[in-house]
Amino acid sequence: MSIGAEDDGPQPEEPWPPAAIADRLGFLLKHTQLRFVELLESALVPLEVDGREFAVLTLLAGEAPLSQQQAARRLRVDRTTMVAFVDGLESRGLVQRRPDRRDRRRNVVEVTAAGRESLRKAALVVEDAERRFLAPLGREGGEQLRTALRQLLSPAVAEQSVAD
Amino acid sequence: MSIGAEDDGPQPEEPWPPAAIADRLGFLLKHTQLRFVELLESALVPLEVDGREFAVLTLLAGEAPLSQQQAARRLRVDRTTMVAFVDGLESRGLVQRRPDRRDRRRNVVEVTAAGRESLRKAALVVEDAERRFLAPLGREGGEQLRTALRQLLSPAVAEQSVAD
DNA sequence: TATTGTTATACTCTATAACTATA
DNA sequence: TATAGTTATAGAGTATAACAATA
Repeated sequence: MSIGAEDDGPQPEEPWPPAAIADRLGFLLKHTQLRFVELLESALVPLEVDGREFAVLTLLAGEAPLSQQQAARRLRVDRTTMVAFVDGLESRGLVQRRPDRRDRRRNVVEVTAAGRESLRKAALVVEDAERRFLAPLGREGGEQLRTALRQLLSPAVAEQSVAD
Repeated sequence: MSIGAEDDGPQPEEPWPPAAIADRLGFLLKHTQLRFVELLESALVPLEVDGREFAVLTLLAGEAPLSQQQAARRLRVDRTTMVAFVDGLESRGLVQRRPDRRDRRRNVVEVTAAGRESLRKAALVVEDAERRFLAPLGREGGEQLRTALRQLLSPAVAEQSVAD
């Protein structure tokens, strides 16, 4: 623990975020996302679902019945990934596969009563985590951030950015 | 491609982002980050470095000489990950390991002249990518977003959030 | 011939454990 | 005894390829 014969002087204290990259958008987005996920997952530990499962449940409960691939496309995950999500949720009785009568290749995935109850509880935890995370920005700042991110994600923007 | 005997009616067009989760902060942060990384990496393809190497070079060039572990801690990556980064950059002559005279366990990692030149070119590409990505928010909106993200990442906030 | 769900497989990124040389 | 760098290894998370059932 002691310092050698030649002292380096006071340590520069490892500033964080490092000044040289603290303004790079990639760095800011990556670490903001990482930090929020940590906060969210630790808040969800006592519950039955994690953050990604919460998103799946929210999507499946919120719209007209969806097939696995429809859900996968809307969450921007691979269909093989969706198989694993539905496997996990179904094994805990939170969703149920039902063959689509009109197209028997498809499974319609329905959220069960237990699933809706888990979702309801998780939503409270998620909303609280978001509130705490955004608190430093004030109420207005938090909403501005959400609006800005939604703008960046809107499809029109996507086409335009890629097209350039 | 044709539709079966029983028509489902007009497809609901797979709205994106899906309304049910379009306001969830985790979803917004994740997909904004993903989309920016895609834009950035495709812009960096013609260059000698990718986005993560750009961050390493920027950090190493911007501050007093750093050891591998100091760099790793500041970028929040594992020291074993930093070994791989330095291996890759050194094999292309962009950085150079030099044993620290005062503590011979350490490698000081120096950016070479070639590394600084690659960094200079990459910085132009990165800044242009950021500008294009943030364009939909206007000049002021882009700066507001950066400021908000910086606020969420500042250490004081971290302690406070975790402590709650 | 194309699509849905599925499985097996591979690849990337990151983290853990153990080793060496230095302190 | 502890730390810096390294290697080998294992674990997420995700994507690709191939297959059966259905359209």
